[in-house]
Amino acid sequence: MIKKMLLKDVARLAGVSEMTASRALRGAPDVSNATRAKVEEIARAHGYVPNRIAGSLSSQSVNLVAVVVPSLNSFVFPEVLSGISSVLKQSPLKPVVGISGYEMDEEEEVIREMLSWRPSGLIVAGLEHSEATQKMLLQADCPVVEVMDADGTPLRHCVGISHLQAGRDMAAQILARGYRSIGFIGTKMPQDFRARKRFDGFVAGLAEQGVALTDLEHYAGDSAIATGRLLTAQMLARQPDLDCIYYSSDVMSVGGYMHCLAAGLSVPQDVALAGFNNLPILEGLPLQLATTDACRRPIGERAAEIVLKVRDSAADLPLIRETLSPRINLGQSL
Amino acid sequence: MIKKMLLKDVARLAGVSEMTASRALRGAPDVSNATRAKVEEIARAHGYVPNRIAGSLSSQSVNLVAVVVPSLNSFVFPEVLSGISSVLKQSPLKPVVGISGYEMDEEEEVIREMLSWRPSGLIVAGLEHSEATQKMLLQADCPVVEVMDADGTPLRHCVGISHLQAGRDMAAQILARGYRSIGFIGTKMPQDFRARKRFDGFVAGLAEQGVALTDLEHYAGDSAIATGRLLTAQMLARQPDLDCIYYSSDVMSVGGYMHCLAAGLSVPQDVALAGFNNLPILEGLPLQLATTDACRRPIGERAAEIVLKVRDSAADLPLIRETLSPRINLGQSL
DNA sequence: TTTTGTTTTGTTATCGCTAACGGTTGCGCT
DNA sequence: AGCGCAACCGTTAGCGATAACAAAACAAAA
Repeated sequence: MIKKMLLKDVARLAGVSEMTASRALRGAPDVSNATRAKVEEIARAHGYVPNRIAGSLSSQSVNLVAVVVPSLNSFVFPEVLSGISSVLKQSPLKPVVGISGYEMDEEEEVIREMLSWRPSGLIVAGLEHSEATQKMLLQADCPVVEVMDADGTPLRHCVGISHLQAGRDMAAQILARGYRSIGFIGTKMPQDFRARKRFDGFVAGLAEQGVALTDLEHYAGDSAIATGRLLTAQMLARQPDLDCIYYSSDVMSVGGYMHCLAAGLSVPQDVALAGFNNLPILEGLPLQLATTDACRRPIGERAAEIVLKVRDSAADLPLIRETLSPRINLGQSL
Repeated sequence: MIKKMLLKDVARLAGVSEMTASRALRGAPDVSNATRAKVEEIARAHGYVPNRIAGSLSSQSVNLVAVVVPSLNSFVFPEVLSGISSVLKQSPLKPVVGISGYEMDEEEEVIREMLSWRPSGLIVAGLEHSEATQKMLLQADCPVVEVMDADGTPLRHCVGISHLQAGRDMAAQILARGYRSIGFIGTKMPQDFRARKRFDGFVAGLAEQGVALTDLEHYAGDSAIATGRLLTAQMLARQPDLDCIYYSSDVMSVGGYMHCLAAGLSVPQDVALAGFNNLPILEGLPLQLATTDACRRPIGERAAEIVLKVRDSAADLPLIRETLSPRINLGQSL
């Protein structure tokens, strides 16, 4: 293998024109079966890999959908991803993932990079973006779907849930069960807007019934079981009378539960726990922890469907805005 | 915004040639500060997003590194990813992830797709590939690094650990602690070659000391705590005398531990447990479970370093093959 | 002023592939 | 034979940027 095989090499070896070879390899019509077979045979034999850069430049179309999420470590976005993939599989489009790291500047850079490849669609988590990003999303000449969140003003299409409402609903459930000395443990706010909204909704929900948070703890960095366990231990040490803790993530509530197991506290008798997301790690625990299902997979699926639909329709479709309803799973910890 | 802004539009508005505008925007030298400022200003004002497809075709270079992993759900690959990202951040290269789903055919397709974008490097998990894939990897005119595994013959560069040895080492540890009635719970073999190697190494390690597996269970699909719990329950029901279980993944061993917690079994007195990977979910549990650290982050870092190094050096470097040594963490469960 | 050297800017020719359209062939029909 | 229609296949002209080279502008040296 001296030099990279080009389409013209394949064409020459097959004794046809470049154009015919191109058509044959793309499965385009107007090629006889004999010719197609010959071209394919030669391409395969020589390990020809088409240059999609050239192809896309020429055809002005890219079979990629950009997906920008804050992180892959959290267990939550892979599931959105898998919803997206499963829907795109019915089309020639493929998802490409970019990581924003919960940073607006990073997000801006990643989105600029993604858009510079002229994808067929862009799916981005969240409604909060830098000004430059907003401009890019508005000007992008491909379908853009903001996902996960419905509290705010989407720039284009949107599929998500109301985190404000999710927090409020969980507050209602907790109050309804008689808990009154309530703590909250969540991510460092400026970074994760959706966690902040849940927090705000939660506090508002408590306030509506005249209850205030007894204690509050924020942490930086990724959510981790160990962090949840540690912060829970600390909070319970500070506030021995606490009867319930709401966490911004299931990963954290599992950590809290681990503390309880280790400290011999019974849940929910000694302390009630509730998390958010309905992550797979909740399944299999000795006790089913309360959580809110964040509709991750459906959100991914809908977003992908919107991309496909908007792309296929010539006319400008009206903007699609969908708010899914998260379901609370009370489990056995409340 | 009627039509997509092109470089020539920016150039026209700035009163310079396309070439100068191109240079200015890329930060290339040979542009006066005044001109550069003007071009940048206009580009920003109009939200110009360069077309990297055209740029890459012309410059014959793509600032992307393809990373192909079996799954993102497993908690193990995100960490490899993050090792890769952290190293690439010092360069203009960016990682792009493709998912092979533990399927060789899918992997072939994903790699073909990736290579068709002519990336600056390709990092792929595992040493086992379809014939067509092998051919592609050998012919690819960019650095190729196979990662995670060192048992076998790499096609090009390689950074990994010996899973065979890891299994063998864990067997030695388990035997050294006096366990003799040992079970194994692992993924469906044909899919996950590394899990199979650990299994083979484990069985061989036991055999060396005249011990045979007492029981064995395979499951299909993703590893999950719930699955680990269920299979553990079943296995212990079948084999009440079992004194130790080795799992192909920490996710599963955590499930096993959850069963023990729920069933009131004490670990390791009633049954000892050991997993693999040293995943973050192990941290924070009431009991530290035995595991083997799979060096995920270092592997990602080294792979990225190799890509950078090989790319920068004009000459053909000799192939780099590195076998990292996984460290067993005995924890408190053996 | 002329010359030389250094910046800065412009021109031309691709990069590898495909859209659009034009041409050829073969066949059935009148 | 002559015509029309399909089915194939080839030619031409880009896609939007950049490499490589050429030219112009400007400054310093002679």
